[in-house]
Amino acid sequence: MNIDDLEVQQFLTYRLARTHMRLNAQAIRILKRNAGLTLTQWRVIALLAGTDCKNSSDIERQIGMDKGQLSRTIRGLADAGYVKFKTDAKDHRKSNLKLTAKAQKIYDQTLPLMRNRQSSLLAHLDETEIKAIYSALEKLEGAAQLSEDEL
Amino acid sequence: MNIDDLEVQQFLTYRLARTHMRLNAQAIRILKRNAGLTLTQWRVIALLAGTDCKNSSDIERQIGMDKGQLSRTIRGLADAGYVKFKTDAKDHRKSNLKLTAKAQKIYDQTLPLMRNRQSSLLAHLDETEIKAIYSALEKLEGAAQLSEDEL
DNA sequence: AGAAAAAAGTTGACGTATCAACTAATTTAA
DNA sequence: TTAAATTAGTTGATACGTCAACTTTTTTCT
Repeated sequence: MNIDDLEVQQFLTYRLARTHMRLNAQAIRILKRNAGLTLTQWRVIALLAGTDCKNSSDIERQIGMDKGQLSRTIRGLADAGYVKFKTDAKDHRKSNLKLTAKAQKIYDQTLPLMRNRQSSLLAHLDETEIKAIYSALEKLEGAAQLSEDEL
Repeated sequence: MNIDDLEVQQFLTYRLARTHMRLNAQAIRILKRNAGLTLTQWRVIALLAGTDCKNSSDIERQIGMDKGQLSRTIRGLADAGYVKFKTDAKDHRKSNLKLTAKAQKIYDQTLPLMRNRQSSLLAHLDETEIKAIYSALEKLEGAAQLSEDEL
């Protein structure tokens, strides 16, 4: 492989970024139109509905989302009437979260849409591409973690 | 391809996001420490220094970056003394961009660092993986642009 | 030539994401 | 048991990315 080719590399990492963003944009579009939710809002609702996550820290651990963003997202959901929270009786630092009926309903409505989207995305890739992209991502990720001194 | 496997898909987009994030984080770290530049600033400087891009639209075409963000990035670079621009004599819509000596110097200093990083990243991938990842990204990006009704 | 379309850039609004500083509550360990 | 460390959550700053509306200039088309 021609590692002198700056263009190729720039293009690859930028393309990676752009593909990621476009996938996000598509999800955002669907959610906005069908549910009036942002992607992060939907993610949080999905985690509260579909996993045993009970509070902010559970979610943080589950998907590695930033605490700060999580805090703001949850406040937004509460303001919009999707989530109620009350302080945990045993641990006063924790806030137990609960989806409202409104949130459950909208989740049940949008879940099929999101599932369809995901199937549709994957249907475009063949076996070879799947394997190669996994392998490539893994290697890139590994290399990305090298410290500057190791480069 | 097994499109019933939702987990795989989730994992793929998640991995895509994470790899992207890690690659960015690494580049940002290097640039911040060594040049005091943001990633987008460096990208623009690199394109002006290393390609025949002359103005905002050239850059936009080259890497598909958003016009708005580009405009702000260039203003930032100009304010920081990295770029000068003057209106094209023949086409008054265009602004011809020129790197200052300061920008050239910092570019020359950081290019080797970025090249090393890039070599280190790409050295892990073989021809097949490169091709597959491009192909997969292209298809995913294409699928991401489908309207909701087409899903 | 004159109207309509397209291109270059700017700006505003919003969403996404990270980092860091901070308060308050709980756990740990001396 | 009290001091130190950890954990839960909030808030502010900054970067990054998209979309859309807008102005100005140039091109295209009739």
